[in-house]
Amino acid sequence: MKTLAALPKQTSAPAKLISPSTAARTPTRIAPAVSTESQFVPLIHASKVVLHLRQIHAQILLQGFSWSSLLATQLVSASSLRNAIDYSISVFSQYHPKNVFLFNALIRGLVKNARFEVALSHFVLMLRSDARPDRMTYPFVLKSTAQLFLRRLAGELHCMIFKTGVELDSFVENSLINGFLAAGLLDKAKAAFDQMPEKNVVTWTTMVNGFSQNGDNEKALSVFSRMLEENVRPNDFTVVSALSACAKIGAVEAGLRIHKYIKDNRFRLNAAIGTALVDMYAKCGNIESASQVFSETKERDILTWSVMIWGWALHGRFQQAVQCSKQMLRSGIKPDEVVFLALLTACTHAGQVDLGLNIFDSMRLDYQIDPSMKHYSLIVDLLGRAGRLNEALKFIEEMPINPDLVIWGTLFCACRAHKNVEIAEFAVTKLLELEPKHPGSYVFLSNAYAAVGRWEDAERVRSSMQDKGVGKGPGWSHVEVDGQVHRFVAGDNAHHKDANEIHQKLEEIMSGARKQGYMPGTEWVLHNIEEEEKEDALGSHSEKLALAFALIQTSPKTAPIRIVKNLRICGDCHSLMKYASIMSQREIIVRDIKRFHHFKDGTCSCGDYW
DNA sequence: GTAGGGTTAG
Repeated sequence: MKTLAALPKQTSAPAKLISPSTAARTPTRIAPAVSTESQFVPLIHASKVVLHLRQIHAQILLQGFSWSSLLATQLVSASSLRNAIDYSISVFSQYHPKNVFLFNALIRGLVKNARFEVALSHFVLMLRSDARPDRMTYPFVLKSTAQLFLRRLAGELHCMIFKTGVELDSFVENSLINGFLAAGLLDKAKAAFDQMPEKNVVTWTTMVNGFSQNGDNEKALSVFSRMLEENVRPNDFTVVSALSACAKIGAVEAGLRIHKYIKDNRFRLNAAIGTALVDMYAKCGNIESASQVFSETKERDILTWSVMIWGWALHGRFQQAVQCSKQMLRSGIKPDEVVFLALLTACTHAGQVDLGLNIFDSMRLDYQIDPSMKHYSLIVDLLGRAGRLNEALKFIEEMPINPDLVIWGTLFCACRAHKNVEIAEFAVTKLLELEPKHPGSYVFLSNAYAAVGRWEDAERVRSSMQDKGVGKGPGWSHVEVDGQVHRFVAGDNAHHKDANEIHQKLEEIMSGARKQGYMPGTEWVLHNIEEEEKEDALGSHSEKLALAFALIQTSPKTAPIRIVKNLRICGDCHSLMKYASIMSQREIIVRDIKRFHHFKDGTCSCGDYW
């Protein structure tokens, strides 16, 4: 065994600026004898744990090598990759002067450890120092701005790169595009993309993903198609992004094509691709295919399980959701907070109150997961729907975090459904207290005012909502016909080329339904938050337009009609869909913001409980 | 003369 005594004598100037207290206490025998500083580099690379790095650090000092920026950089880099970012920062702060390598190593390490603000603050330090950022610096800085959605900074970095003449390589350019997309600067992203001479697979993937993140999933899918036309080979990242775009808008035909592409091109069904496929099928209403792909996916991580459990929950398949989570436990994966959200959602939709409460307790006691506001609001919903309002109130009062507007709103809706004026009024008072802090939740508040007869206040809230432009946005529905996604907006089909025909068809459906007992009207539902505006003629709700369009465009014996809606389906549309499923003898699948409704032979899979 | 890199799913 080599010891320090066997190592060569000091040959260079003593170490500077390292305090021994930061080095390990027993710096013996870690490394073989070395005679030059560069020989430490492979030792640093080979170190598996931070303790070894600390020992090497100490040995460098004891041997009296000049403490070079090379070694400092290597230590910063190696420790940041071994989850010891605080040690990286301490090494960084001890070495002077700091050059571009050292800054880059630290910024990279901070980004890898998701410390984006700190990364940016070190970038600012860098600008104030003598070290000039180079083409290695910008990708990480841009990643930080992207993660933090910093709009202005993305533009400023763009200018800085041009002003300082940093070499533009594909890494810098792709990062710039991603920075623009993350900041919502679609035009800038598109301009940068269009003028890029050599777009690689990452460039294309960034665009697909970026459009999808910005809610323009149709555009994301068209970019993906263009990429194939230009013979750029997608990689795993690309197909996952494209599948995610399909999932968001329920584009099952596009999703099927991508699945076929994956099979034809022999992509390995790894956890990422398997998960994306399961998610796509589940969110497109095809839960059986989701389940099929899930069983074919042998490599599963927690995301794979959680999208499957979510899928069952969304489709109201409570038993399978529970089954699936048990199977997950048996396979040795511990549930996280999202899995619990999925399970609690499944309980809520199935009216399984006591089981839901047990699951909630188990989450805290058996898995040490602190419930988030979302978990709490699911429990309030669970109790509230079942009419256990006093329990719900008690539960809220005992919550360890301050209940937000959603919590009180959920309680309020439950009270209204179960006609408990007393607790409803209490919930409204709480909503009022919270009003100034929640500019985004005016609809809720306005409903609350209306419910207690304060019409002027209701109107005031509604108009201030319009002034501030924080409206919930128009309700829309999608329906896919022959792989094309068609979007309908509530009360506005005038611009559609088939407007007359759609209107006629809708009339036909409604009069047919009336003969069978359909009563137009705002049927009572538990939650009418985010329903489309009542004052819109019911006949023009976007899902009805989509239904009429799909009935015109597709032949009777084909696949189910799948409609995706951005808000909750209203009671009237829900009722009409049931009649429409009888008259057309078609299966109609509606995905609203909360769950799936499978209408068949006059009934809905949600059992009218939603 | 110079160590180091960008995109994905609930």
